Amino acid sequence: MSKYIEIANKIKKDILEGKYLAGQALPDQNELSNRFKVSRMTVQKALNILRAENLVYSQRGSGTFVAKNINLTLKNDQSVEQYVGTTNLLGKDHQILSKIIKFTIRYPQENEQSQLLISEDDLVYDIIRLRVVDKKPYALEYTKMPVKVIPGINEKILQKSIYNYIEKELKLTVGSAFRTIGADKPNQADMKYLKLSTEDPVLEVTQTVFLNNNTPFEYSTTRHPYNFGRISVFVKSNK
Amino acid sequence: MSKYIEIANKIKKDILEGKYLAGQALPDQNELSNRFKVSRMTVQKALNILRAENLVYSQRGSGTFVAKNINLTLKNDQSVEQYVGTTNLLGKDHQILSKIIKFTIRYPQENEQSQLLISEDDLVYDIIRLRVVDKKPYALEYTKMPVKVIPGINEKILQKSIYNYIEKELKLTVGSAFRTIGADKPNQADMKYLKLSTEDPVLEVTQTVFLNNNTPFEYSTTRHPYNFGRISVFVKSNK
DNA sequence: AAGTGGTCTAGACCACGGC
DNA sequence: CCGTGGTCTAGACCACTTG
Repeated sequence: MSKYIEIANKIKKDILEGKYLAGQALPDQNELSNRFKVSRMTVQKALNILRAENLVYSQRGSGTFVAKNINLTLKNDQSVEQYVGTTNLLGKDHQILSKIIKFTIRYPQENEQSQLLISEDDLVYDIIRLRVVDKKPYALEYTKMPVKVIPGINEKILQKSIYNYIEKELKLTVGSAFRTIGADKPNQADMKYLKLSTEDPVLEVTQTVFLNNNTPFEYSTTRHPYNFGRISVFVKSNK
Repeated sequence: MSKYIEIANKIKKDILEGKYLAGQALPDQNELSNRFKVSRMTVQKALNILRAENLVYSQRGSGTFVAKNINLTLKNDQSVEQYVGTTNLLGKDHQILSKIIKFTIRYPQENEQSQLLISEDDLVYDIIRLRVVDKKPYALEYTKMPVKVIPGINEKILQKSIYNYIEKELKLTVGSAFRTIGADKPNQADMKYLKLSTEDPVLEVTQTVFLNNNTPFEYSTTRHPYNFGRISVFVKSNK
C-alpha cells in the first residue's frame, strides 16, 4: 500500500479514537513529515484524502483542524455506497429475500440504449424483483443491465445479490452512480407487491450505475414504501 | 490563480468543446507537461480535479480517457449545489415568492443544539416559509439557524434569498450539506399551504448545511408536493 | 517576524498494460 | 519491451494568520 494512504489511515484512526478532538488542530505538516519520515508532499496527499472525506479542514496560515461534525461524516461513510447493493446495505442481522417477478432477455428500448450506452443490437436483462426484508416488502426493483457487460446472470444470482456476483465473480468494481429521487402515488403493482393502500406514498429512486472505467451497467428504478426509511446524501460544494 | 487550476480549466474547456471525444485518450502526462511548460506533478494535480469531477478517468499503463458519460456529469455540476438555495436553483425565468408564515427568535431545542453544535444559551431563528414558484406552491420550509453564525436576518431577507445574504453580504462560503430524503403522507399544514389532498404524497428533505470552515448554520426540513420534480445526486465510490 | 498551509519543480523509481 | 500513470523526494517560494 502507498505511504500516503497508510498515513491517512493512521491519522484517521487517531481521530476516531479521540486522540485529536473535534475542532482541534492536527500537528503541522512539517511535524507530520518528520514523524512519519516522509516528505511534506506525501503528508499533503494524505491530508487530501481526509479533507475529501470531510474529516479535517485546513486554513492557510493557521493549521489543519478536525472537522466539528465528525459524527455526521461517519454516517455518510455508509451512505456513499448505500444505495449500491441492498444486500450489503442492510447487514447480516436481517433476513433478505428476493422474489423474481420477471426475468427475460430482450433488445433495449431507446432510453435504455442511451442510458446504458449500447446499440439496438445489444441484449439487456429485463428484471423485476420484489425485495423482502424480515418478511416485510422493502422494494420493487425494475432493473435493466446489458448482457455484454454483465454476462452470466441467472435466477440463482438474482435470488442473492447481483452486486456480489459483479464484484466477487466477475471481479469488476462499482465506480459511481447517478440517481434521481422522487415521491409518487402507488400504482397497481406497488399496491399488490408492497402491500400499500391508495393513500400510501412511494419513494422512487431511478439510477444509472457505472463501473470503475465509467461503463454504465445498470439502469434501474426502485420503488419503496414511504416508511421503509430515508436516503442519506452528503454533498460537498466544489468551490 | 494556480497553474494546476488553469490547466484543469483549459483541458476541461477542450473536452466540452469536443476537442477530445467521450472515451478518447487525452495526451499523456509527459506531453501535457511539455505543452503547458510545467512539471508532471502539476499536470497530475490538474487531472485530479477532472477525475474528481468524473470528466476523465485514468488507467495505469494505458492512459487517461474522457469519461463515456460526460453528459450525466454535466447535469451533476448543477446538482451539487442544487438543493442549497432554491432561488439560485430555479434561475431567472421564474417568478419566485416567499410567504413568511413564522419568524421568531428563541432558544434551541436539544436536537437543534446537537445539529447546529450550539449551546442552550445560543439563540436560533425559527422560520417557516412557503415558497411559491410561478404562482404554484413549491415547498414548505422549516428552517433553524443560529443567530451568532448568521446575524442580521430580517423579513426583507427572508422574502428574497437567505443564501444570497450569506454569500454576498456576510461574505461567507457554503461548504457542504448532509441531507436525508424521504416520502411522507401530507399533514394538515401541507394540505393547507401546498394545496394537497390526502392522497397526494410529499417529498421531504431534511438537511444540515455547513460553511467552508465546517460550522453548521442551517438545520431545515423542506416538504415538496410529490410532483414538483426530482432530486438528483451523483455518488462516487471511495474505493 | 514566525509559523502555518498551498504550490511547484526536476528527477527518480515503481506498477501495469499492450505490443 | 516500452510507454503509460502512480508515488515519492528534498527543497524552494509564496500566501496567509497570528502574535
